[in-house]
Amino acid sequence: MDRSSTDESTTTDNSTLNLPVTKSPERQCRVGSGISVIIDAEVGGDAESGRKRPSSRFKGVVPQPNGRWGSQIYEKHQRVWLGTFNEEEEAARAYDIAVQRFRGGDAITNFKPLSETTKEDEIETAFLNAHSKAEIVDMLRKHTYNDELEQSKRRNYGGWPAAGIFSSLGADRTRKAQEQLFEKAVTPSDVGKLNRLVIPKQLAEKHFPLKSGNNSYGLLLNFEDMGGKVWRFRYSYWNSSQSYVLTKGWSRFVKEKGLRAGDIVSFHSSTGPDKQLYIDSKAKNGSTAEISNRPVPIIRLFGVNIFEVPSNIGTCYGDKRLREMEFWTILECSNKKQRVIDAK
DNA sequence: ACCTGTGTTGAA
DNA sequence: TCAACACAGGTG
Repeated sequence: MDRSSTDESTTTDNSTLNLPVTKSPERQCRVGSGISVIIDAEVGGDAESGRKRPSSRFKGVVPQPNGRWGSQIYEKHQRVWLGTFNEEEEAARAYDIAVQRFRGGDAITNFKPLSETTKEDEIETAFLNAHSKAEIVDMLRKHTYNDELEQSKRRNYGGWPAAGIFSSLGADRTRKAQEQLFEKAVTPSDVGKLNRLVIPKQLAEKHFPLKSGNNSYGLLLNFEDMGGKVWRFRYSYWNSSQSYVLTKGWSRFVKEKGLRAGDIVSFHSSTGPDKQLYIDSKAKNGSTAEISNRPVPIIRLFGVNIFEVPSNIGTCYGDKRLREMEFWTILECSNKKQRVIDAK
């Protein structure tokens, strides 16, 4: 019960300390320059001379007996464990992330202090603040922080004009600038049982050129939708009807998006060198959201449960009062099941 | 048998 | 607050 003080109310109190700018981010930031050579000692690092306490040069990092590195941060007289890592720097980064979530942007870090000047850092700061401390800690312990961050970037800044929360800031393009290639209002047959979308010839040849003339019987194209989901369609030219079509995979898209005749599908491409393709859909005279909110029997995931945490709650606590449950407690519970992921 | 993360303590 | 040290329990 004593853990109840770990809630989020402490976001601004850091300012009371108001550390004058004495912070010296340089203190331990040398890693890149000279020192990094000797870190070869890895798992089983006791090969040197029996058991040595390396005593990390990074804040918040503690050596583990097996040569790995633990990361921890303190709050309210209590240690918050941030996980164990193979590399000392990984552990240090974990601490950095945690300390910036716990104590704000001007906390002392091992590496970069996440400046507000960089767009990337701005985004990461927003990401940090959008998650509870416990969630961040959970990500660190599971080594999923970077993935989650990237995922979030894709969702919010993927370049979809209407998707980014921050689009009003004109701050998009962070990730990948993209341009619209073309749109098409789907015909009844495009959304029927034919499992194909006809792409007007001129648009097809302009934007999706088929290599080596025509003979290629299909080219698999990947398109990412607004949710970050990747759709793979077979793209080919039908001599019989002299038309370019998306076939295999198309009906699934129609079904999941609830596309109806008259709706608009639009194709986009990143302007970068990678030429990532994107697809979006919107209702005839409505928004994207309207489509996905239609009473279409939603996505079947074959029983796979995407949300791990709730499932773990159930596992650990049965049906006991979940509402009062503190996330820290949940953390303790779930970690024990997730350690498996760490193996590397 | 091995490893992680906690208990604990003294120093900063 | 912090890290060193020791080790109880969990994990494979």
